[in-house]
Amino acid sequence: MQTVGFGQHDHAACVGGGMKAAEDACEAQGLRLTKGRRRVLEILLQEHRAMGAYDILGMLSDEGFAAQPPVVYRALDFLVANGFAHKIQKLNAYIACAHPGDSHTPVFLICRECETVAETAAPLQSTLGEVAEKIGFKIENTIVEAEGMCPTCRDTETAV
Amino acid sequence: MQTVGFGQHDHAACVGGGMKAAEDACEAQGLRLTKGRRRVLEILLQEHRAMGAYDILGMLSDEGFAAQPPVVYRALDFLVANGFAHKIQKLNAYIACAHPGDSHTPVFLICRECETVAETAAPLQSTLGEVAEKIGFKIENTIVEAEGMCPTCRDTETAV
DNA sequence: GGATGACTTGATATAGTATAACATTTGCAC
DNA sequence: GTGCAAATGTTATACTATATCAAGTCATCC
Ligand SMILES: [Zn+2]
Ligand SMILES: [Zn+2]
Ligand SMILES: [Zn+2]
Ligand SMILES: [Zn+2]
Repeated sequence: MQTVGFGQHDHAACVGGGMKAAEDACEAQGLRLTKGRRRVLEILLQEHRAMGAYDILGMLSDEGFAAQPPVVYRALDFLVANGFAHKIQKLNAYIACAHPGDSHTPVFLICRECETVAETAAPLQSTLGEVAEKIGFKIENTIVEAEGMCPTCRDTETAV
Repeated sequence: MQTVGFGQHDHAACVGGGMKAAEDACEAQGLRLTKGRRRVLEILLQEHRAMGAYDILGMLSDEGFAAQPPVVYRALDFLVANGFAHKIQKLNAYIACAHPGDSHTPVFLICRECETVAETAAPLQSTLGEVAEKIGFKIENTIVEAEGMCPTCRDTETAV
């Protein structure tokens, strides 16, 4: 157990579970979880934080992986398109999905101090869809990113 | 009247109203709506669409305005910080606020086909805040961006 | 009026993020 | 094994944003 996100969790299980979920989903849908895609997902799960594409690129490069930007961006496109990872628009960064397998609209809580990101679920989707439908807009995908202060940084701040 | 966003509206009034709201707010809060800031806001209001920083830069340049990237980014930072414009993270673009004066959490409906953006209001903020508070996270600012199909593009698509 | 300090602008350079384009290879269906 | 679609390799380039430091503007205080 170690501290990741805003709390403790069994990180080994969280990495294993994420890989397993991706493998199963690919199997089921006839998708190919190729070497590069797999390695990028492993890195995202292992690090368990929002990472820039070039951060990932650096890690691949250190491992002797062929490492040009398109390699990483293609892998990320695949992972994001299939719900194994999400893009945090606010940070231009990518993070492994915390609820793989479930169909969901993720909500990200982003600490403005330390940039830690926690993924939670949207308690709103239906309402918003109705509002949009009234003006003829069909929502296909919703991004919710909330910026603020995480528990750790709040503690540190008040302590000062 | 002309078609902007997803519907008809009196665009002259909408430009005038936006400038007036900004002027009043600056007056009230002791902010300086300087020449460059004012011109960028005018452009955003006039165009009434999400624009990249370099699109704006190009227009300023055409007018003979001193035109280096920092000029535009500084103006945009000011406008966004004070609620006169918003950044659309999904598009790396900026748009004039459609509800200047009101304190609000904007919700953007972004057409994936034509990239038209409509600003509406969030019917959720309180709920989300409660969820976050339970895990100790203090939300300060929420970004909601919904991607989908606007009425116009839906019509076109079905017509084909 | 001149000194002070906060804020704003000018100008150059550079950092950071992402995609275009095209050749080549791989996996799979027939 | 032929043919096709998907994926990868590789090079180059486009797009977005910030760092830095010098110079100018504006209000305030003495
Ligand atoms: Zn973990
Ligand atoms: Zn997720
Ligand atoms: Zn607004
Ligand atoms: Zn559209």
